[in-house]
Amino acid sequence: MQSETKTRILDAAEILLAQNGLSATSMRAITEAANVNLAAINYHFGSKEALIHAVFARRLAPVNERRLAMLDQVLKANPKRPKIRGILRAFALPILETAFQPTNEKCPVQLGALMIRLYTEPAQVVERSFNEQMASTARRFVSALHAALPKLDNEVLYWRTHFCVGCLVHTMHARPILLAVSNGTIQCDNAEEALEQMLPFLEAGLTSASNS
Amino acid sequence: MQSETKTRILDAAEILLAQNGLSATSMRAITEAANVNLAAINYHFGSKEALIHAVFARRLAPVNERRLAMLDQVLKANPKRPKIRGILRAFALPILETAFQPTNEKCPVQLGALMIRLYTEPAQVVERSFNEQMASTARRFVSALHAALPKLDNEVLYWRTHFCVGCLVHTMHARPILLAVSNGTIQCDNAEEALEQMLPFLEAGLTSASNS
DNA sequence: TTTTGGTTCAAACGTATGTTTCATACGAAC
DNA sequence: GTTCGTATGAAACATACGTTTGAACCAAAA
Repeated sequence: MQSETKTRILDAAEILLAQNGLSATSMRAITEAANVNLAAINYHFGSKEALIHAVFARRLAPVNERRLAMLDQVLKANPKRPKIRGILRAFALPILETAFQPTNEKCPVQLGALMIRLYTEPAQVVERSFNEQMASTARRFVSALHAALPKLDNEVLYWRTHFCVGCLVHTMHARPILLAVSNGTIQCDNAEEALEQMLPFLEAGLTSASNS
Repeated sequence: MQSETKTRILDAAEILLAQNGLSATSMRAITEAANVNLAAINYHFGSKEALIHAVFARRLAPVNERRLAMLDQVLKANPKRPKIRGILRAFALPILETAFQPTNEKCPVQLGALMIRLYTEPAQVVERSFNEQMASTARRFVSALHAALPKLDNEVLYWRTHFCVGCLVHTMHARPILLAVSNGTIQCDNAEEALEQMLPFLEAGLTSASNS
């Protein structure tokens, strides 16, 4: 059975890591927020690094499971020429939903911020987390896109996949940015709304002529 | 006259901040790399925070100047209906060029990594740097896009601008990612090449029908 | 009741951080 | 040659960090 202390630490760490970044979040701050003794992190996880790894793993694992399940559906529907929109949706929806879902009732932190850390913090911890969690998933999605866009040059496909990921990552913290830029007129509070804006944009980009 | 010590500190800090992030870079590491006394940072800049601010300002200021100059050219050519491609190019090229240009000969660090820090590190330092440097520039580009895409809904325009920024930010550290994902087959070492891939993608996304 | 194994706790470990101090060195102005 | 403001230097400042320690706790097993 998962000890309650352990999940309390994970919950608190997740919020603080998302808010302040990896190296700027101290173990003392985490244990204080979790109402747990300082030594509990080293006792339950071994080190701060291992805790960070656990925080990411706990969130990314179910996301990638859902992604692959949705991708399977899309591939089953059209094995020869899967629908681009479906592939994009399978990749984006599961993680966008976690990004737009508040971590808990009293703290409106978006999990998107946590994923951004994973994507940009230079620590080796993060690289390891990312590789373990994402590598195989990414590979399957790229090959699905390849099947959906057979006439696209390989290099062009890589670039455009890269652009799609950029849009997605950036959209994971879209809410605060759009709210600020639009002077409060745009309030997006669910993943479907963001998807509705993003998918036509990405599909048009993916299918555009490359020499224009 | 700008003291030589000051620029040596800025050069060293820029590299280390890009490599390790803000809070993970110590003043001792910076002063050591710059061959300067530890107290020099507080003497010349006042604090570590002020130094970080100066590092970003030194790089972003000329970029935004170039951006606005290029945008003026585009608007002058077609005042009523400026070309989308030109607007995107004016926004992306100046910063992509700094991102793909090695900081100096003996350290191949990409400045893109530094900008990523600015975009994602949660410190107030970064927010202040960003707001001071970017706010007015961003506003001018959004209104230019509005003129170029008059029939686009305001909310949709904000979303799509957001996606474009996401692509751009993500492309600023495209080189290492693409190299890894493509197993070394894609080596992009100049901004023009990245632009050639990105601009058709973004323009297609911007002009796509929003309800499809 | 005693013993055990897992858990929590306060305290200290050694190290690293940003900042400050004060003495020294340098060069131009008088 | 002396003076003065700027710049550098070595050392110490107080604080914060991640980790370790060893005693205390406590339910379940013996």
